[in-house]
Amino acid sequence: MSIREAPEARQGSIIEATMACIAAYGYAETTIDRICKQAGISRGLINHHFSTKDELMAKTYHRLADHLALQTRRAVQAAGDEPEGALRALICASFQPDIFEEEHLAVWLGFWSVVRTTAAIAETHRALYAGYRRALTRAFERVQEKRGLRRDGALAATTLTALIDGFWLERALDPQAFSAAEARRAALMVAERFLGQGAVIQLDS
Amino acid sequence: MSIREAPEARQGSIIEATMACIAAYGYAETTIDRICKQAGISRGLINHHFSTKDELMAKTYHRLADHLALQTRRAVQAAGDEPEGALRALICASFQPDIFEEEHLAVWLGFWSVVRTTAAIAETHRALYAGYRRALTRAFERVQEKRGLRRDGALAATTLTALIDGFWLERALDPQAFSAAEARRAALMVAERFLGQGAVIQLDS
DNA sequence: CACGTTGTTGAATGAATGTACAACCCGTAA
DNA sequence: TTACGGGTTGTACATTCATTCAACAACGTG
Repeated sequence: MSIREAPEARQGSIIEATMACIAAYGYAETTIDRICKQAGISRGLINHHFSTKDELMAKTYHRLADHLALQTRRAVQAAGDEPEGALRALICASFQPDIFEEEHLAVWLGFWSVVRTTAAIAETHRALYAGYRRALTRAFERVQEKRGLRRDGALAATTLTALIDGFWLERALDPQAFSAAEARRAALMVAERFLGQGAVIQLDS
Repeated sequence: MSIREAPEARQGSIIEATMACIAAYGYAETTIDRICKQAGISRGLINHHFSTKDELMAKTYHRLADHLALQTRRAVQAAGDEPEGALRALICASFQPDIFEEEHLAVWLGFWSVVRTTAAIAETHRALYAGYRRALTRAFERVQEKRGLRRDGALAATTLTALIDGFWLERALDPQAFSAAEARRAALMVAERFLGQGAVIQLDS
């Protein structure tokens, strides 16, 4: 028998075990049994903390989304007020070591595969992406405004969102195809494309 | 009882039904029963044509990949010998109406979610992507060579592959976020970025 | 027409999965 | 020390799923 733990701690470790299973087996083959074995607990305990498997999955995805949103917000705050720095931070956050990592991205892939069919996950996903796209649009437009360029942040934000998710997807499917540094560099190059001709964002570091 | 059909025709309709189910329910919730109902046949028939569900899934993905490869090859051949036209065709093929369509892309998403865990699908996937990346790299380098630019087709190909898959993913998850024309335009803009400063690829049409 | 081949059916089978439940154990407060 | 709340366990149950199989029907061949 595993040692008694506080509910939040236990729920946290169950959620982590769920992510590990999705990364290892994919969403379709993630079962209650496997999650329990991964977490080192009995089958009954999981239904004591989560009334149903769907609820566990929804909360797991929610935590995943919260973690990304928090890390991104932190990176932007650390970058300061300058428009270029904010935009750069918003993009580079998606390529941080603890984010742009194979196992972690495999979890994202697993949840993407059920966004279309699971209402609770779809809602979390919609909220996350709407927030990111809004922030990215504003970041682009702040830079464009500062430089006297025509404002078209929407297409730029759509394109960068797609590119980042595309790199995430490719890395989950084939981790050796490219490095995090290459992907980040390419993303910044693409961002430049929407900000006129000159070298716009600091690429180094 | 459904009318007797030739094996190839029946197998084809079963594969189509499988795709329809993956698009509608996702990979995880695609069952033999649902496929049979979708195809209008009995449960036993499916195991007469495909010895196992995994085999059916593998052949379905194979057909999906073949269709894309064929459509892409056709588009490139129709474009002629000019380097710019070939590159443009190679990119735009992914945004053709019968390819860049929500239901179709939902099927891709379903299979992506099991590439990591299903050997047969992983192999088909690897072969398809290796071929596309090679063709894209060569197409970029042909244009770069023609213009006396430094050849760095690899990063360009990686980036465009990610961008295209990213647009596919986003469209499967949120079909109303952008149009096919916007995505194609953005992809061509990004391609330009790897081909020097001027307007390089014809954007119109 | 007769017969073998094969596409087709529907029920049966066994394994796997999610959930419910009764019992157990530990910490804590009275 | 006792009683209680709640974290923890393992089994049991009902359901769902993939696969098997015996029987049937349609088509082609002699």
